[in-house]
Amino acid sequence: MIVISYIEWSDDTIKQFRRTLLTWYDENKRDLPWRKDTDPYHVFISEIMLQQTQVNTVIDYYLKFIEAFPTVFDLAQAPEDELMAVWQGLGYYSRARNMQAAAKQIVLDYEGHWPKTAKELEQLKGIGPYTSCAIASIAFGEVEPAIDGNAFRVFARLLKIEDDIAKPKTKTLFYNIVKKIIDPDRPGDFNQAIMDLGSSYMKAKNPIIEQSPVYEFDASGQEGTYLDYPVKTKKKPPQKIPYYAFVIKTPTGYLLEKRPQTGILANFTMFPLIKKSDVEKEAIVDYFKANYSVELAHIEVDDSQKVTHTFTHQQWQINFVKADLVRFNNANFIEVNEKELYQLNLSALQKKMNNILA
DNA sequence: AATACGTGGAC
DNA sequence: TGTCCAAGTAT
Repeated sequence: MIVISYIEWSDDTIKQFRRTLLTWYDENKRDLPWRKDTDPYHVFISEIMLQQTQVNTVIDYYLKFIEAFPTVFDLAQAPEDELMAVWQGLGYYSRARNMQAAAKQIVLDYEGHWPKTAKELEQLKGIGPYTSCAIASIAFGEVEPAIDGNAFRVFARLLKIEDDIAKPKTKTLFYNIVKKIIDPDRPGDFNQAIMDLGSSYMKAKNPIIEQSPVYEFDASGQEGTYLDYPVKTKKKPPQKIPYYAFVIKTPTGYLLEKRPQTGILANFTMFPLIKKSDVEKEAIVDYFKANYSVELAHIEVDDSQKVTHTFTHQQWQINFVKADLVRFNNANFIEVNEKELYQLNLSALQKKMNNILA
């Protein structure tokens, strides 16, 4: 049996670590728009946006979002197209829908008053173990460690934790370890300090370990093995899938498809996309008529241009097919003119295709 | 437990 | 270009 072990700190070391970390944080914390106060709505919006998304990307979206929806009541009442207008381009679009569902829960179930514990917050849509602890600690001072990618990396390096962070079980181990280390007097600042540390001196690539304010506590740093941490099994590369995107001309513009309510790029209006493996070149007209009640003419497969769009788990390799619309009878398809094609709420992929055709 | 779910930046 | 990363959650 393999025994996986890690460095354990004495109570004294833990106290010194807290003091060192928070002293550094007080003098060097990043000036971010969501750090101007600890309003739970502000913390909530920023934490949802920051899921799997870099700080630099989030800043502009956050400012626009708070301007458009200043309170949880505004968000709860927002029309979906206005919500998506602000979110478009940020990715992971179910976050936006779940966020509004959570806002409705706050308004309807809690009369606008946020619950103050991680346990209650985790019951809200889109709020999981990390986000619930982040909001509870930052907005309400609950002593809960927020275990995100930064916390995994920072504590794996400091304590030489060998467990694979890709495994769900490992999150519990880190939670229990950090629960003993987190500062009970300043839990929100402690969590945010770990994140600032993890995105600067202890970032994943090109860290500056020797200059780190907590170098004296850094076991892997001192022995020069910090790049071995955290231990994480590799994900399999995205599956390559060839697609056709259909640029269907109508007398006044283009024919677009409203995508299904579930799955990738749900609800977005886009050029119809069909896997090449689902249709032979010669059978495209029949395919559209049989599956969509859309009649096409003047099919022209264009192999000269290719758009590649990589998602987390799929890479779409897209060629265009140009065609003219004869008629259609399908509520999931809509005609848009040239102007509307650029004004709709669009995914990054559709914008990429628009730019290539422009 | 394993997979679906976006995007843009860094090297 | 390929690969990995960035404040995860839902199923």
